[in-house]
Amino acid sequence: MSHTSTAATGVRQAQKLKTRQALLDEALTLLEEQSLSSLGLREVTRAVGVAPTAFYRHFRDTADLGVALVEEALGSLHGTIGTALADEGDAVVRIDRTVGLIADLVRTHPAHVRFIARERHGGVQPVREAIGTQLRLFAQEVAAAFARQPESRGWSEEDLLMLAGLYVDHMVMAASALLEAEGDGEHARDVARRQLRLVSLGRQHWLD
Amino acid sequence: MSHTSTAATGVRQAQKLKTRQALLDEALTLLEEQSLSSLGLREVTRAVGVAPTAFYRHFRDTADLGVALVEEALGSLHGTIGTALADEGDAVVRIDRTVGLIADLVRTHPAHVRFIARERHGGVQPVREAIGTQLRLFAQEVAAAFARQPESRGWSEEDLLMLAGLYVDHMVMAASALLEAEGDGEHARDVARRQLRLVSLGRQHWLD
DNA sequence: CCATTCAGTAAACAACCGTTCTCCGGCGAA
DNA sequence: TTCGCCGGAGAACGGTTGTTTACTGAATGG
Repeated sequence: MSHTSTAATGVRQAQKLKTRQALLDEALTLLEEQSLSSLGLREVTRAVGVAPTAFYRHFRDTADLGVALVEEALGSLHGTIGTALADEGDAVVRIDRTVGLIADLVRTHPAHVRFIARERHGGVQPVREAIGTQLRLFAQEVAAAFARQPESRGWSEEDLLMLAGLYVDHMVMAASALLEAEGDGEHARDVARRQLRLVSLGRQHWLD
Repeated sequence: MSHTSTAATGVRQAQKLKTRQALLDEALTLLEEQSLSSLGLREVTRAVGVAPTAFYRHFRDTADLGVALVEEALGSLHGTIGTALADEGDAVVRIDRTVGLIADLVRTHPAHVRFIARERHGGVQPVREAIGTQLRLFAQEVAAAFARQPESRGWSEEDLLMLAGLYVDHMVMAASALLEAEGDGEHARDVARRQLRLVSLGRQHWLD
């Protein structure tokens, strides 16, 4: 009874992953009120309730932890965007769906969103690069989704990437604006929708 | 010979302003490789070559210094944008002029640009708010400049602000992209131009 | 000329930091 | 059952941090 599918239970490894996750969680909480470059190793372990030296069993330093946080925040998001932009619905419906997706993300994972917006231009180089790589990958996915739409007939690949970059940038901007907005952020959502609609209009008349 | 115009020489106050400026300059240099929330008071005074306690003669803490840096970076920029967007030239010329203005700003004041992009969503609340206020003010100026253009006939004030926000956001984005770009950043400038051109196209067809 | 203001100095404070080294004790495999 | 592995604990290190208190000496204004 110890060969469920791929690997054994691993009581040892399970506990290790549990502490690692606790470190990531507490770090993310602490990062709501400061930047990564000022986050202390001891600060995190104290919040978890573990010895400072235990930190080294999981991460080299706080920058390394930051890179892991980037993957946690953006890694599990890759299919989602294509789904919102793909097939069914006209332009307006797709935009509403996209903004709704962003609003959901902000509501369910506010700390992750704040972390990405904050560290995208932050003071820790490896984390900046990790976020840049992930967002560039997102832009490529968005461009691929655009390429499958009939509105993109005649578009060069360069222009598609340019448009996708515009989209990704403003999705991050809209998410950050929704974070700062008090209340339900209805006005912020409305502004984001109109901005995307304006971009969509520009897209329709690009080939003139 | 001591009544030139408004105030006396002020050897005393002149020296004070000189050290204050040195503190701001060295802080800005140190902030190229870290965020404000990790910038230490002693770190700055050491770089200037002054006692740590002298810091308190000019700023309450590093956050206060950060707010002063915001004003230094964005305060002396208010007329410039309206000039680039105003009167003469068609849409394409205005866009080229705007991107050129951003490129000049990045070339002449790279540290200021980096600071604004980094701390806009950074971990220090008063600085975040100061940047937010300044950028909102910029958006209002841009909206006012747009309102003076014939293309804006029939636009609501809300929509003008929405468009101006889109512009300001992407000017910051373009500036940051130019910073990260190696070489002369010709590709980054080209992308910024095409993105603004697409937004401009959407603007022309907004009232349909 | 003399009293006052005040930018900058010097020393000391407790608190905190990242990192190293040594040790413990339970899990995992033979 | 035995033995090696390894996640975590504990203590100690040299160094840095923000802040306070008391002091100096030159520019200032009557």
